[in-house]
Amino acid sequence: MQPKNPADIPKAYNPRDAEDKWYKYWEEHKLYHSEVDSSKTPYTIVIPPPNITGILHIGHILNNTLQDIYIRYKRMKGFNACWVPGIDHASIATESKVVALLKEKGISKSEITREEFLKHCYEWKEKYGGIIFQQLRKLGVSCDWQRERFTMDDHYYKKVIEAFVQLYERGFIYRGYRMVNWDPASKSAISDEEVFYKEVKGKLWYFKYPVKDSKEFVIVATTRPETMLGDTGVAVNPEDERYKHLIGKKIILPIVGREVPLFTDEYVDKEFGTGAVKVTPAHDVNDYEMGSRHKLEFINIFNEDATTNKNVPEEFRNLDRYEARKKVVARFEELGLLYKVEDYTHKVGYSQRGNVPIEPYLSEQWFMKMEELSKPALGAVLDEKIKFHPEHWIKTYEHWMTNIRDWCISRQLWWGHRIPVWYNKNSNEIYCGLNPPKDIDNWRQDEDVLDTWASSWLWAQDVFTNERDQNYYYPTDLLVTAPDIIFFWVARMIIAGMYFKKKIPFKDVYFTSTVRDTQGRRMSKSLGNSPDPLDLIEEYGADALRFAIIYIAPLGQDVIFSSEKCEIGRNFANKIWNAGRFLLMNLAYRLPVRQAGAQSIPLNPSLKEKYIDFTDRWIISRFQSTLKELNSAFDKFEVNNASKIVYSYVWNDFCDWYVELCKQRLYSADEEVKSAVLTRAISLYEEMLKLVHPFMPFITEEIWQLLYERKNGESISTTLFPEFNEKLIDKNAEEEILFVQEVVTAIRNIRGEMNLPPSKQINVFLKTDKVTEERARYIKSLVRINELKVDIDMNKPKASASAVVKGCDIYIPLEGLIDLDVERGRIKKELTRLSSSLDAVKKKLSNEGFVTKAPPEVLEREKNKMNDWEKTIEKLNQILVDLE
RNA sequence: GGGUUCUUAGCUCAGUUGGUUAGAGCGUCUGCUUGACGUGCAGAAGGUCGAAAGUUCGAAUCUUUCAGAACCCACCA
Repeated sequence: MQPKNPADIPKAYNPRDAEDKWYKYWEEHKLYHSEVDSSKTPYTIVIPPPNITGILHIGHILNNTLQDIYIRYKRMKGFNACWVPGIDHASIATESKVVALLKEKGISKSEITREEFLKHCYEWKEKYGGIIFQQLRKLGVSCDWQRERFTMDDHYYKKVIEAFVQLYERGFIYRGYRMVNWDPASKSAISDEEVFYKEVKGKLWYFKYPVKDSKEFVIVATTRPETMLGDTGVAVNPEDERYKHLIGKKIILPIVGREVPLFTDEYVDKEFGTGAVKVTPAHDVNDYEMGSRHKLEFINIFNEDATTNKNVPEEFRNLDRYEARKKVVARFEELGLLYKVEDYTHKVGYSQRGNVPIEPYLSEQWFMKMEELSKPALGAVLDEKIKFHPEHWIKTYEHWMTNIRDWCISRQLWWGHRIPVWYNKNSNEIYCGLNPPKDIDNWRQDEDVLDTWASSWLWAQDVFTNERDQNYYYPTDLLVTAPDIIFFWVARMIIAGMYFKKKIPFKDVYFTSTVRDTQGRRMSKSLGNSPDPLDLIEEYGADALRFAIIYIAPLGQDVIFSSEKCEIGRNFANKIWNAGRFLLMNLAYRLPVRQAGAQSIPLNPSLKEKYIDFTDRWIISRFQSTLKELNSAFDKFEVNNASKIVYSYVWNDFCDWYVELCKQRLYSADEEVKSAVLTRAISLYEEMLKLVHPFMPFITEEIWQLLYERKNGESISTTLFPEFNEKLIDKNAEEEILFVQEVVTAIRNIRGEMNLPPSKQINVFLKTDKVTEERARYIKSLVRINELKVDIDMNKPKASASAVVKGCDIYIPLEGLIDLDVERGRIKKELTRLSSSLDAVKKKLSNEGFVTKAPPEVLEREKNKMNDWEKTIEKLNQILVDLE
């Protein structure tokens, strides 16, 4: 890299110049490619694979920034960092998109063969599957692109099938005719987890069912009138006196004319509705249970698309379920059997993908027995072999795992991993295996594919395609994911890891926050409240976006995001940029001779030790404390806190104080001092950049490359993170600076409140023996004053403003400038504040209980406080008297 | 119905095992063309920590009750 002429460094950081350039550089030099290296400890993350239908949204930004921060941090800590990217075929989501696309072209899925359809799917994948990774590159993610995987890669496909075969052979997978959640849109079963419940304003219809051989009616209430066409019974509670005389009698089902029994079941709630329930065993989960208990007939009245089938009276056939509903209600009305209709709000299960109400539906499906499989997986989390962050998700996980039900893993779709089961055409024989049976002509393969999650549950283990890699990188270290897929994915990956590998799949799981808009609503496409991350990157820069979202995203809580929040990051980037710019502008050897003015200073590391003072020791000490806090925050997965630690060090310590303190010496006459100060400042700045780098990779790389001559292929991202060194913590220097800061702030405060602009020359007198000449020089340069006089024996000059800091009296003579009323007001205000504090501490110290029970150091501290304040109050009172 | 989380400055949030005068960012007000930065600098205002009771020498922090918000799970026809 050619060093840049500092005169050319723009006043504001321009992300567009830096970002694409450095990403290309990193990728070209394969800086983030990892190979097995037994001399290094691996640190592995597998990306939650985005759907091939997915495009980048704000949630991805949070999730991937977090992963990148950890992978960059660990890489710099000397680990063999490996972040495996990849993509999920997303069976049902992709299939429904492809079906829709084909429909636009006038092609119906039912008209084409399975092979043709899959061809369209692969075309889709080629076209759209890579987009999200191009977008993620904009964010600066340091993935190992040589390891990019896809859940339908040959290797991965085989592993998914192997897992099925193994579980089948060991009896964990079975086929059964069961009631499942049926999605009429995709005409497939879905798992319980893919159903979400929406509150719907509906009606409750009350129907009169005639009792056979009687003039009585039994009134039943229902939210789904059309299902009455499949009713095969009416149930009441055995304790219900109202119906006791009718038990055992038959009901004549209106419209249909079927005779169905009236029976009793504990399930029925006497209090709800009329206390009588129509029972449709084939179309309701609870009715299914009752139907089984009482051996009722199961009549399926729907086709796969939830239209009515041949099992209903002819005039009701081939109707959409809502059409059928209207017609049934109308008929009841005609028959005079509609008792009443009430408004009723209830929850209806919807399919996550199709967004249509699901239908409880009886069909032949494949299931996985979960109870036994889930036990080791629950143990791994309860024993903290796998740690959740935040921890409270353990309870949610435990609840699900202990109430786990069998998993419906078959889907009536084509896009995905086809179930490796063949049925003999000539017998009842079933074959399950990795390879098709040899006499394939005699066999017919199961048409179904596996639930997407029954493939991605192997992600953590099978993205590694050979033994050597797997043994080295697995178990992975960290999984960063959204809590809404804790059951879908996290739990099942743990189950798979514990079962197939006998090892946990990852050590830590970080559950990200939900990103919401300023009104607290979830970011969503349909609401249009989700800013496009690419626009944000364009406007503010990737670093700004990364930093901002981390800065506002506390562990375990929702994030309230809006575009303007990126200003935090942009301003921070600019601050870092300008601190670097300032240092570079002082650097001589980069400047052409004609521009090398009085401020140009050569670097000379050998002088650093010779010229070191308390300000240097202070910033070095602060850097070390920052480093310690930062490491600890990372260890605890408090990334948001980590960002604040870095932010405050850079802005408050380094820029606001250290750079300002350095100016005094940088503008001095001594060339050696200047050289020493700049050399140190630049080296501290470089170390600081490393702390920032995991959060803001682009800007830190850009400036790092400008600081010194760098070789081609060198990068800040592959340098070592600073090591914490306890010995460099310097409490004395910190106390000295604190004193200087307080004096400076007190003087500035007086200036502000007395309305004295910096252009107005003032003098400051300090009555103290605590201010050495060295300190005085710094104080003077920081408050821009004319003369600073220090003397323990001085008298307060007349007509001056005053303050007291740690026993040091500060006087600012303001003959002719001072408004004595304002000054008295200031002092009185300070006195009031201090007196109330003093009263509180005195009260504490006169409390017998406190004095005897409080720990000695607390007692000591309170006593010191009291003494300090008493002295200060005394001095301020004297000052007040002098002002009269 | 069961569970989880939250309630601290106008807004968004920190606040470790109870112990300095409860902090930060944004916003607000005042001043500033200070040889890095106005995407900046300096200063200031602003909070009875959701309510009540309790434990304690001491509570934003622990306990209980109550009020409110969000989310997850189950689910009544």
